[in-house]
Amino acid sequence: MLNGRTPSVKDVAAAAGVSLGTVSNVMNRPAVVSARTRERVERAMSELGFVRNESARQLRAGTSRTLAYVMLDGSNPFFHDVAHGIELAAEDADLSLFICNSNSRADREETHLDRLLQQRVQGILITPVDPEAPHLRALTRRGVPLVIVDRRRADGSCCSVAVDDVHGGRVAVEHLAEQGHQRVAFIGGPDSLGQVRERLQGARAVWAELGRPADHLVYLPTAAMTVAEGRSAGERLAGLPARRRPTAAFCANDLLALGLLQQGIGAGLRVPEELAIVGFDDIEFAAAAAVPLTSVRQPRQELGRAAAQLVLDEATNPTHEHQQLFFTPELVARASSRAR
Amino acid sequence: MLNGRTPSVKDVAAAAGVSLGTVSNVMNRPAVVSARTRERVERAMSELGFVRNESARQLRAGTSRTLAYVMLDGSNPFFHDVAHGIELAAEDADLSLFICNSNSRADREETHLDRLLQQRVQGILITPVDPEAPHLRALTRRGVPLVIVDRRRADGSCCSVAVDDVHGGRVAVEHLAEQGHQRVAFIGGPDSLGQVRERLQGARAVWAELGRPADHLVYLPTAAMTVAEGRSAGERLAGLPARRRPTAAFCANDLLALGLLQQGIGAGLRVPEELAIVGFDDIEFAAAAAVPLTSVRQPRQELGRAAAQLVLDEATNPTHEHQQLFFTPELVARASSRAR
DNA sequence: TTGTATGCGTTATCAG
DNA sequence: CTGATAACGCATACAA
Repeated sequence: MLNGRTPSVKDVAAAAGVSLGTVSNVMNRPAVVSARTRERVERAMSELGFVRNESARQLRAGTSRTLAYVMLDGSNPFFHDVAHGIELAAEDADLSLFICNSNSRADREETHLDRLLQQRVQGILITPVDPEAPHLRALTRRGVPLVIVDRRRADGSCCSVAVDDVHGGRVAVEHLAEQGHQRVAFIGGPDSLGQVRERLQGARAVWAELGRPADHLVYLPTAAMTVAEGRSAGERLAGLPARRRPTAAFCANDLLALGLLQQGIGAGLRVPEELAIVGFDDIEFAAAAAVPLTSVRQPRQELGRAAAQLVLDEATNPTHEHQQLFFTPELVARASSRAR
Repeated sequence: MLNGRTPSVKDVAAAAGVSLGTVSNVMNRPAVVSARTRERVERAMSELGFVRNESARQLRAGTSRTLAYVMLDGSNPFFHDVAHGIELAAEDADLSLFICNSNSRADREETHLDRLLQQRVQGILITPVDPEAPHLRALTRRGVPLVIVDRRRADGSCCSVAVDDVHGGRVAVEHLAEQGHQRVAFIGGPDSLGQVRERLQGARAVWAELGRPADHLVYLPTAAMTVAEGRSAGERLAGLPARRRPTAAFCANDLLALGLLQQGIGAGLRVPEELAIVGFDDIEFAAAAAVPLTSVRQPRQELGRAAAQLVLDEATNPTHEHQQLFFTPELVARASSRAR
């Protein structure tokens, strides 16, 4: 009767000598079925190797048991830590997590979102290429629970979870100033990224408050937030005339900082004596660098956890209201910037 | 008629003034429907914002459009690169990829596999905690297409894709010997990992062939393949009496090597002059290290791609036969080991 | 407490 | 080329 097919509730019912509805009850409302029957059904299930068909369940129940996270850059460990936080929350809610990677490409992002819509995921978490993209707004219009992670939308038209980047910029530069640096470089870009702008803004603000001359905070723009760009920024930094050359650099993320560190050490610079470095994110590799990297720590897992909770609220709570959550990042001082 | 519901084929059919079957044809066999009708249907779709319900499709078609990869350790970028390779292949086949992370825990792995079975994924790729685990063998028994990635099963009872670890061990140690090192440490563990054993085996074989005394190749076992364990191995290394202390270390993966590098530099050692280091995997951070890391390169994306192709073959080709694919890793020499 | 019947949205078959 | 209809496997309302 089962010729090669994977067993269905019907087969289980037949094997256990009960009706199909009873089998379903065993799975979904175990309290309502007698212990003896339940046991018989369960034995039949395991004997047949029954595995419930999630598609059928979902079609009938009208609700899926999966969340999705579309991450921006799979080569940056930061996003994997965020994803891990989401997964922990998903697990608690007994949900599966679909992880996609847009690789910073809007078209890939759109393709992924399309598929996720087809899967009827319960909610979507995303670190978008562009928080204002029309295909994102379309999601909200469709009523798909959506949370933007590590970015935000100016108009608050959906939930988001991020850190206070301005504050992050402040503490980084404040720390470098405290260490006695008179000239500091800010490395990051492209400045179409809100984060880059805000971190720079915080840096400049605190620099001004400390009464330092504005042109002693040098902005070295990069084309991306990668190790390679960090190296290239390091070369530009080295090319500056000695008297105007910053003795410290604040990088908009850790990959840049790692690249800068590598370039500097390769060029024979002593870190932090000749070049102090502060990164941002505090990915694991920051602490593992040859000279452990000072970094502005984002609560990576917490970010993910909180985002997942927001999306679940939006998915289940009819009185849900959009929230913009902010975490306050804090400086983790390590050898790459410590007292000279 | 649509009160809040997400539109179905039926709604599209009504809106376009055609029958439901025609709408289905537009999606699945566009050639069979007239251009005019097709256009009308497509307009109706986009006006209503129709998105096909994948659960229903799957239930009816009996076949899902997703693959899954269960990775061993989300904190090791190596596995993300493998995942990326899988995703590229999945994309080519117009499939979605479910990524899970067992975090080296057998129970998490089993939970994930369970869920994937419920989803009726087309095939499962996995870097397992234990390739021989019964819950894995159960998959094969159920007829679920399965490919083991970066590990293998001795009996060839399923497909696998890996590199020749013995060869990897050979080239690493051969390289260090060529650089003039008389004493070399092998760092890795636990030795329950087949990879660790095989890399060590290759190392020992070539060492013997070169006529070096066996006890000049020192095995420093670790409890895991992490940065922290690399650091701790470095401390043990430093603790050896100077005359017996190896001047070079071959680490069973790059995380260990990075930890060792950090510990060594922190302790004031010059790399490679006083301590040469070779890693394994060649993750991106290897090249980005302060002293760029020599490493035995695994074709990470290729591994993933090939695995995906195998699983697809098993899923679709009735005459499929299990294959054990082997890639030959090659040494990428960088500053951490270069001529002194 | 258990059984029966219905429908979820889609695809495929087959008769117009 | 189009349209009606029967599954797919499960969950639920309702009947027994």
